Amino acid sequence: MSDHFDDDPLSNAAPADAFPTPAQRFAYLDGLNPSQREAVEALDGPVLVLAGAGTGKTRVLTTRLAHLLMTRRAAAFQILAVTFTNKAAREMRERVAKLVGIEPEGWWLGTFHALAARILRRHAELVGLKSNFTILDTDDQVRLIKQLLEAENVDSKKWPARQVLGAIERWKDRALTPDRLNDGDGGDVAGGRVVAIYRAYQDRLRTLNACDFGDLLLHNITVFQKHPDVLAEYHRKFRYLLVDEYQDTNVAQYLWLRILSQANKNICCVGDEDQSIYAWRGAEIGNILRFETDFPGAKIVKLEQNYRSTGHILAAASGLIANNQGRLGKTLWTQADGGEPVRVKAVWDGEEEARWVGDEIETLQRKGTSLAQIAVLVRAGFQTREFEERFITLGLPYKVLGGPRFYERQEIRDAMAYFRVVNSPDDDLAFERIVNLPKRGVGPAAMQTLYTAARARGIPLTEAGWALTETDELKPKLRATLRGLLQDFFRWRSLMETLHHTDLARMVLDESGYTRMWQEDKTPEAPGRLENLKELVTAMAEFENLPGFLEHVALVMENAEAAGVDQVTVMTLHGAKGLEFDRVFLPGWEEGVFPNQRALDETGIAGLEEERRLAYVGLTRARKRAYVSHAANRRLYGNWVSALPSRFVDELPKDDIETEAAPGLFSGSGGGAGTFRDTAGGFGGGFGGGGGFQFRGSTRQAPAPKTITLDQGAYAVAPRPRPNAPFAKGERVFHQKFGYGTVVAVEQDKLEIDFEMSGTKKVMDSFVVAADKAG
DNA sequence: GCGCAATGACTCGGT
DNA sequence: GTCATTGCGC
Repeated sequence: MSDHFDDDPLSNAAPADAFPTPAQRFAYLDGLNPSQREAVEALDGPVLVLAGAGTGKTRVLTTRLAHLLMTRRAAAFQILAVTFTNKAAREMRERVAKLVGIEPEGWWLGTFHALAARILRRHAELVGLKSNFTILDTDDQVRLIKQLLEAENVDSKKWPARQVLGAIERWKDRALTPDRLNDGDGGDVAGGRVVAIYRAYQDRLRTLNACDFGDLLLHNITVFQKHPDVLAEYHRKFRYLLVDEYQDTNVAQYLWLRILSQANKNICCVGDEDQSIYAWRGAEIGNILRFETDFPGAKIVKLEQNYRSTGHILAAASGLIANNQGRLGKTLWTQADGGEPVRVKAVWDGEEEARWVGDEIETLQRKGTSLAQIAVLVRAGFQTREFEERFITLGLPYKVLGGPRFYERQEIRDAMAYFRVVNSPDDDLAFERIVNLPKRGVGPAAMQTLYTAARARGIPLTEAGWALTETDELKPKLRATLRGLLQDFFRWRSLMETLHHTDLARMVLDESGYTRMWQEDKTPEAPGRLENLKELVTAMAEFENLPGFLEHVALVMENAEAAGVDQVTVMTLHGAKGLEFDRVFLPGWEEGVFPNQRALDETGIAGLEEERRLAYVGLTRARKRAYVSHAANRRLYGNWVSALPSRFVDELPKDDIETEAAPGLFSGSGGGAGTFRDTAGGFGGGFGGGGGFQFRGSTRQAPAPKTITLDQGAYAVAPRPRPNAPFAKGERVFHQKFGYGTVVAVEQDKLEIDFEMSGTKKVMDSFVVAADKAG
């Protein structure tokens, strides 16, 4: 890691003035439209680029960066370029490198958190941390809060740690440190003691030499505010700031940007208020709406020419979003044709909806559309299920994005905890996690003794552990175990200098007994976990050393994407932001589902507008066609519920949609809304104030009129009992439709099988038999 | 210290 | 309906 900025050769040197070259010289400017070009060339002073969906935002961002470099307005290390996700940062890095021809060295391009961490490591002592501080993951945070709740005697049933943590994080988003709060703030969360818990939490973090994600930003701000000399250093350094997705910034991020830009004022923010969908996570749409006030003299550039979608899609999306109040207002237009109108389909229930989507996709596939160009975008995670099941019966290759992530898996977190203790014996949270994993007989009682000893003297747990091996507070056997473990850690730590970190990692996992624990585990997941551990060690090889790897994992918790396979993408609308597909299916457009009832209940109009922006994001993902659907009946949490079409359906301009209803159903829009009810004679009255939902008596099955399809033969009607499963990875199996194949992955009752004749598919295990039992 | 039953929750989720 | 977490009993 060569980012000490003292290494930057020209940190304080003035860059050569932009040489007066005819603009034509910069070939990368050629393909830009006038407003894009304006956004690229407005280099000085505050600039807000309002980039509508599909208007070439990334291109503008990357070209602007390239332009700064090529005109010598700034060297790479004098530009601060901020994104929200690592993916966005990577993309920007690659595209600029392409434009400029080389990978610019020593530049500061990354996520808010990565950049803030980099800065904080240099000044940690100014906020009472050491420069090797740990960055906590969510798991650590929750465990810490749990401990504090217990200490405060808060009913953990009534106030789950997650919720308390949520409250604290929202405060941090708004840059509200405990000293800026009053004891009464936070209402009755945690029995009215949230602020006290927050304070205790911050104290614990400091003694643990740790910080959470919010702290990275807040500590930066504190450093800047209290140490003008440090701030001046960064003011000299960063001549130009560039910010992506500005509509998603929270107050802390805004303050951070404002402080850093206040000397040079060269800050360019790119965003789209119509795509602000993260208020629940602390984003302040007000930041972008207020830009001109916050940064006086700001230049505003609107990018309004859309290069992605057809006229109908754009018109439908624009008509919808026009119902929102808080907007700066952009008018997207396109040179493309109208294309096909948005399809709006009314169906009887969720099952039929999934069947319809599946059929449409198969039709598209037959006509030559690549499955990779098709997406199903749902409001909430649980909605993916019906589609998965349908696609599995159809044998349609698909992937669900947004599942549990690699670094969030239990075994990976455990292994990481071992590495963390090796790297820093003071990491109590990591130590706690693995002292008794595998079981070593160090139970709660022993831990209590450890805690007491540690707290009494204000020392880390490992140190307290050493002390306890000298006394007889613990039983001899326990004492020996503890000493053994601590000696192991000491030995591993001493090998950090000499042994390659991947070898060390392997050694730690083996010698600690952690690997053996899973080898001896008989549950079906165990082999997969061992596999993951191997993958983890392999992944470490790419990093210079152990600390480098730990930093990476703390800041880059992402999923690897399986590329190159032709499959349908199923994911949430939130996950789809920034992506595009030829064909986009938008199911579940029903009151209560979308807009989501809870969003409506909890945040009223603001919530509704955010839901509408989400719908806007969904529609604008489509290049060629969007398919909206809504069901009259839906099974939610085990109950059948009848639903009204989403108000968003009615907000789509009639000229840009094509409405169709399944046989037996009235058309979805216009007079349709009321007619969905009572088809099966249930009582249609509202229930429990729940928006669009009405519970239908005690029906346990879907109300009657539905078409039974026979295309799945006996399977659909009579699912077989679970056979001799579980199947193991590598096992050879037989499937009625797809023939012989090898199991490549097992996920509960779903198998991923590489079929000899028909490629890799996901299949329910009940459809498969072991190859030797087939025929 | 482990395993099962009862009990809730149940929108979105990066760093 | 399903998952996860908790608490109790062996």
